[in-house]
Amino acid sequence: MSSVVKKTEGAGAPEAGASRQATAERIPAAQRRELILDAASGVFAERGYAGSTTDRVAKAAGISQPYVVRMFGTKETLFLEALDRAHGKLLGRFREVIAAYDAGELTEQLQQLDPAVGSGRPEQLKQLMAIAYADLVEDRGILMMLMQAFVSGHEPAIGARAREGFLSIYRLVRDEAGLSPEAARDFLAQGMLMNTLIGIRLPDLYEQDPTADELLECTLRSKLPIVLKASKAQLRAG
Amino acid sequence: MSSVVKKTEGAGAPEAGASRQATAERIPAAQRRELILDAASGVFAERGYAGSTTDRVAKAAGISQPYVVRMFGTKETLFLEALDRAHGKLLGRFREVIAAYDAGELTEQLQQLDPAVGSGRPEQLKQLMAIAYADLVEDRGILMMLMQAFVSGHEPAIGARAREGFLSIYRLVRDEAGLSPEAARDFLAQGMLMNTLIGIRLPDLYEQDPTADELLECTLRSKLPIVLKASKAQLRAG
DNA sequence: GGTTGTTGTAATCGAATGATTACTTAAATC
DNA sequence: GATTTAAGTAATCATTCGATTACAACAACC
Repeated sequence: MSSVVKKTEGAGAPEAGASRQATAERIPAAQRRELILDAASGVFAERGYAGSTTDRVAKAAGISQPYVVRMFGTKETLFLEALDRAHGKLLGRFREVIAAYDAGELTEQLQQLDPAVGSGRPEQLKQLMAIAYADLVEDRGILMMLMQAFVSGHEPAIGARAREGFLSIYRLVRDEAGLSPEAARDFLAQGMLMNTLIGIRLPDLYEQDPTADELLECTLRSKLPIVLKASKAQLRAG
Repeated sequence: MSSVVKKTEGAGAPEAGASRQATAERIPAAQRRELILDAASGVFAERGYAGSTTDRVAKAAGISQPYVVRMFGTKETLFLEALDRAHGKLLGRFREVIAAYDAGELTEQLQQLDPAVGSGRPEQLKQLMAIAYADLVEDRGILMMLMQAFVSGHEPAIGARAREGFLSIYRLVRDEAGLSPEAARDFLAQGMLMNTLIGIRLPDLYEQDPTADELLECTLRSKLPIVLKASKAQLRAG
């Protein structure tokens, strides 16, 4: 009864120089999940929720579009999982910094800080977390993934998660790092400015526009080389 | 030859209680343009470029979708014009504040400032412009329109305009208001934080989450009532 | 060696969407 | 009052996209 149609694609050379094989290598679903989330983070970070397609994520992950959908159910849950992951990485990174500081493991980094920074724990942690934040630009998409969620407040599920995520970051900075509300606010504000500069790809104008140079140097300070390197890498990746 | 099909929709009651007439009132194209841009600002501000449809803009403007497209050519040019308008309104508002300050017309507002603010022109202008910035939340969509552009760096035309727009704001704050690069950076950072809080609709959680209350009060200060009022109005409008 | 579960794809479907075409109707002009 | 111009819509088209279905192939197990 069933129509027997064997695949037989190209009896001669099944794999003649094509970089992408017709069917992806078989790996456990749990691993594939992580690869898809990696790909989704990059795509969503760049194009936002509405601007991204499951097919683009699939292509970036090297698999077919139906597999992406079946693994996550809907595009929305895929976005939410990628968002949770970005959020978790950020919180995790901050907690690492705090733990390392409290364990006295950051003495050499402390000496590289601007001497104008006070010697109190909150002041020093604020600086150290700012550096850690800039480092996250390298891990493609974490910061922009959050940023994209921040402008998606109109999507009920995404908006709710974005609100809760933002508040949890504020709480960490205030309660675990011990910053005052005002210091925490200033810390977040600098972070949002950094996100914005990256969002508009201002690093692409570096050394082409004096105003851009000044703003970038003033905002990023010692973190500028890291960000510039990440931006150039992103340019090459297209 | 032509098939004669008269419109004749409902020979009895052509307009029986429907709030939207079948065909819009005829007004000059220049006026219609402004109405469409108003509608587009609201729609794009809420849903971003990719998440908005020309049909939604048309509905918000009370006309048909083809008219929107014919008036602006493409969705992209419509977005760019709405963006330019938002950008121009922001620059214009800042310049008004600066001009009024230099003309000595803001003495009563100056006395309401936090006494901790210095008495220099840059310090005072910084505060006054921050208040003006918060006022713009009322004019539905200006700030979020800009914010949406800031996360659309990957769209070539929009990204370019967003970069140029952001730099022109920075230049105004630095050159016309006279802020130092660091002060200008801090001013912009506070603005980006405000945008973010509005983007995630944090005001909707006011008096429902103590953390949200603290962050909102700490960030917005005297501007909080204005923002809360605007948010509630937006909630009602859906 | 057959059975069963897991990993993956091709084909396709229906809805949404930006854009186009052809038309209608009200107003201005001669 | 006929003609022309401006303002606006209905209908529709070609794509795109998220999701579904049905199937293929490899691996593990009995």
